[in-house]
Amino acid sequence: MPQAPDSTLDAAAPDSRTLADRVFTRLQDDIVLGVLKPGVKLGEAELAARYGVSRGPLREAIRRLESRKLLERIPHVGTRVAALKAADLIEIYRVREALEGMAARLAAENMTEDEIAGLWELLDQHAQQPDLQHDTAYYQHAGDLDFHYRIIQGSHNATLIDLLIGEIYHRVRRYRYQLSTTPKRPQKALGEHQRIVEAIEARDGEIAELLMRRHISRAREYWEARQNESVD
Amino acid sequence: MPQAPDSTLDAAAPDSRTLADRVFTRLQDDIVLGVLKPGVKLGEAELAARYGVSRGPLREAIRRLESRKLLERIPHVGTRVAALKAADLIEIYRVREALEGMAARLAAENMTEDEIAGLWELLDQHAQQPDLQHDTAYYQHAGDLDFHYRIIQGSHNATLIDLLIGEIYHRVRRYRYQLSTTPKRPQKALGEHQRIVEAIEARDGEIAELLMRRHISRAREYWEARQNESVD
DNA sequence: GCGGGCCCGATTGTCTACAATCCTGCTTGA
DNA sequence: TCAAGCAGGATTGTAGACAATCGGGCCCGC
Repeated sequence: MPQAPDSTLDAAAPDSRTLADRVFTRLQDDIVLGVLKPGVKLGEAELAARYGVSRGPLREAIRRLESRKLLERIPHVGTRVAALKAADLIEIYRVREALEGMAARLAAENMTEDEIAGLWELLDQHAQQPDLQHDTAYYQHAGDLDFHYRIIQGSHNATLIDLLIGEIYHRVRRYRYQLSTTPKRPQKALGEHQRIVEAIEARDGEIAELLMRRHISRAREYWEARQNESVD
Repeated sequence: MPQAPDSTLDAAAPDSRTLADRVFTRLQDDIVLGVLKPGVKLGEAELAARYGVSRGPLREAIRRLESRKLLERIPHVGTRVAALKAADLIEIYRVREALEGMAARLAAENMTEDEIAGLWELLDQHAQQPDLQHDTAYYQHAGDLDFHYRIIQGSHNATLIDLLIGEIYHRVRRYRYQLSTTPKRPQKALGEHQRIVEAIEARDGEIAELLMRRHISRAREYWEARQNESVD
């Protein structure tokens, strides 16, 4: 069963104990999924009513989303949803290249045999996806994310996991969901995934890192090529 | 003139417009510098009195410090200063290796000639430091940080800069200040710094990245070796 | 007609006070 | 001795009010 990544990709429980945490999650989802469109101004009173909370917890949530770069706030002026800039995505890919490369290296060193077996199962399921040729939803969205998600977890480095899952991935997800970005290379990507797992299985951290960096580099180059057709 | 890194290493202005921002900065400094010791429980009322603010802005500051992993909070129980674990430092070094390696690569590609000239000046000043042999304060603290700080800025990648300066470096600084960690290798480190700048000057991103990763790896290995003498 | 300065409205920032919720530790009883 | 329950304390959430600040529009003078 292709255990899909947590809908929020977040460590926080879905029904967190405090109101501020729940508002944080809901607001984040609304931003990532595009319910709240980039550049929209968010009044505090308006948001408080929207989520049925008072301004206290709401402001705590806003501060956290601001530090995740999903919201932009100007003191005494207001809060707005961060814009989606093509240049930012390129920058993020550089960071992913570095961090996920390291994650692949550490995964090769630290993953358990069970985790590696799970990776192979995951890739088998991807290979059997009927719509692999049509680059439709599953593979590019849940599937690709799920693969990278597992490699990151496999690093067994809590700091690294937290940075990637907690800080970086939500920004990437925004582009996936809102720009319907579907690089038309699912088969190629699947092959790259397979080679990465081979390196991990061989416990060859150096190669795993190299392959992962190349894998992400290619996605970045794809975007750099289209940067002219512009996003904003 | 060796423009020293901002005392807070933060983008936020020292006299930020809002109270919450100021409290955030002051509280962060108190944690990083060890005024508030690891593990200490922080009552909201107590802190509010300490900084002369009400609970509102204080809680916003706490949330942000929590997401930076400087505070640990358990809902309905309390907030305490995050512990300093040796294992965490090792994890952070892995992340630095990946991110600062990438920063060095991008610096080689993107730094201006003026920035590179500034780097050489900085290293010249370090070389002339009389107490270089005694590994005293300046070099290891401000100096080393300053060098890495400039390389990071030289990447000209805002996302990367923000992650390293905003999220990672404050955690590292805690260890420097509170454990009086003075690896006894300032001369060796200086030589490594010089070779990195040489690679950047030659616009050789690959070598710059490799050298920076090695440089940071060595620091990590130093810590791994002492992990037994334990920190906690 | 045009530019600059000023005032007003709206929003954000902050504080106080109080109610509600939850954790912790102790007491009590079997 | 152990477990269940209760009380105390602290934190969390809410409400209301006021102060501070910013932006936009209006008016005046040139």
